[in-house]
Amino acid sequence: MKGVNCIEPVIQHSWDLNESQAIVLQKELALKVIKEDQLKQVNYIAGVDVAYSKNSDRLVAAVVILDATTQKLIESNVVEDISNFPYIPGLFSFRELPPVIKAFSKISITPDLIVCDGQGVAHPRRFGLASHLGVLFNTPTIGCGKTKLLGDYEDPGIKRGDYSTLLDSNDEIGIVLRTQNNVKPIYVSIGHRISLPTACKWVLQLAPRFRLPETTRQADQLVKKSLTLLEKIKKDNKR
DNA sequence: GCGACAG
DNA sequence: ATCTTGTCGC
Repeated sequence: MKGVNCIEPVIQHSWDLNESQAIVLQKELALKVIKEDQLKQVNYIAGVDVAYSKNSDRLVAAVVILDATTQKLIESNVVEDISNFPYIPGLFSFRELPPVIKAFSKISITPDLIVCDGQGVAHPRRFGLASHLGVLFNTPTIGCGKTKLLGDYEDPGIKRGDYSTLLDSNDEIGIVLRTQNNVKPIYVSIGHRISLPTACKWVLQLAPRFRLPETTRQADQLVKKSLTLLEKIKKDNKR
């Protein structure tokens, strides 16, 4: 869908790939990742989430746009789709990004920052979902994982704001960040066009009361609601 | 060979 | 991710 302010990929590539082709593409696109701050003034922040139907291969993707200051929901879009790629650790973006890009196509506000549910450069080829989305949209992104994919770390302190570094051999690939006192930390990494300290600053700011940033929380609520509705409609159609 | 493995 | 079971808190 073409619109005045639609956010659309600046890079196009096929999604109909096998496992080894996808890995080749990741290595190629990983060269484009920028690990420095290139943010304009951050007025709008996007959050993204995907949920799956239990039986079939159906999925629902949601994009939310929050006001960066008030953290209130400004705009959202939900799309239903079919998953064409299996879940393979390290190739997560090939499963989830096609519906996410579809969901973005009907969003009128161009976000200044996107917070992703998944890793950025904390990835075997330094190209997790957040980096992939960032490079395709040429937009600053933050990778925000609930569990780690790769790396070693010491447990951070138990207070909100405590952190430790996530290391892959000698590479600092991310930060293990405690967003709430005594709550399991989250794994923050550079997606694209942002530095690690700035990424952490935003994640902490976006998670004032909960473990995860407001962006992911709100997107999560939306997809679950839509999925429930979808299953109900499917059930009603059977009668 | 064995364990680890974003969602 | 989703499912399942149990527990706590509003």
